[in-house]
Amino acid sequence: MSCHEILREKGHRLTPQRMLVIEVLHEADKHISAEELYKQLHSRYPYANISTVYRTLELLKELNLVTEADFGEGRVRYHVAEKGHHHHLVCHSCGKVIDLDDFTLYPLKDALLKEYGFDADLRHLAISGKCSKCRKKKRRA
Amino acid sequence: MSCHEILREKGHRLTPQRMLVIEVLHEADKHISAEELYKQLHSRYPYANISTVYRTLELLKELNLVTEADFGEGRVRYHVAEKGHHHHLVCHSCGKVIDLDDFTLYPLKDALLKEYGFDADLRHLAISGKCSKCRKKKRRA
DNA sequence: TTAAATGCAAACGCTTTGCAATTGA
DNA sequence: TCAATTGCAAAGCGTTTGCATTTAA
Repeated sequence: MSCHEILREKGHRLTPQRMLVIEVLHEADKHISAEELYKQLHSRYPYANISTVYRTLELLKELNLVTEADFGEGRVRYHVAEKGHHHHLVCHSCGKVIDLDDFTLYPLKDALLKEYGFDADLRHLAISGKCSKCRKKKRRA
Repeated sequence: MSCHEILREKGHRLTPQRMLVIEVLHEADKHISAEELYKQLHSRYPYANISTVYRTLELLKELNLVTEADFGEGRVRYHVAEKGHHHHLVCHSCGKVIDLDDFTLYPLKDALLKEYGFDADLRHLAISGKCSKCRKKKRRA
């Protein structure tokens, strides 16, 4: 079922603004911040309004159509839920974001459940550190 | 070597304000936000100033005397580096914060290095999810 | 004595809000 | 038609900044 259908099904209106927010979200190759989304929206629809962007993102989040990711930038990034790619390695030297597959995290998820009874939600996980390139750079210096 | 000694050694002045920030940080049993710290400071030293708190925290961070932790609250929390307890499980239901020992994270750190060449800095790691109590609550409901 | 640090007020960036005007169903 | 949604402007929050004043060394 498409975002549009889900929106209507839950009794929400399918406004042009909402359709555009959804469109930009789907086009975004990477995680996008509210303000970045707003800028893109504004370029094709100059009447676009930042409040509406935030309100739409909030709604899509409630409907589990988008998920948030926190890369420690002091702002949150969004992407459409169905796209996957939920884990990230963020290099604190060059800012590079590496996608991390589920597989690597299974053992941790298991361990947390067994040892702490904690059901970890790893969908938004971002781990900071240093990427291989920057590690080499530092060694040389 | 104490915070005070390190500060002086690196050529920084040991002002009463800095001493108080360090004192509050040491007394804080849990991770404390800049504003919480400011409030406590203000109660014993009414001339305390929030800019000075931020500047002092920034300095202590540079000197590796305090570390930051991001619990996804939209603000950062601080604690003295020597105290340890760097990993956290944050329950998104009840807000409980569980300390997590290094041990559980070793396999992950290894895997990231081997598979991605990524040197993960797990000192600030906070994993959100659901604690055992809240898991039980939900099952009953 | 003097560079470093403080206090203040103002600005910052991101996000949320109240409210009147508009609009999808 | 009319509740839901928008646009606007203003305020919110946590944080940072410029600058004159004060102070540790």
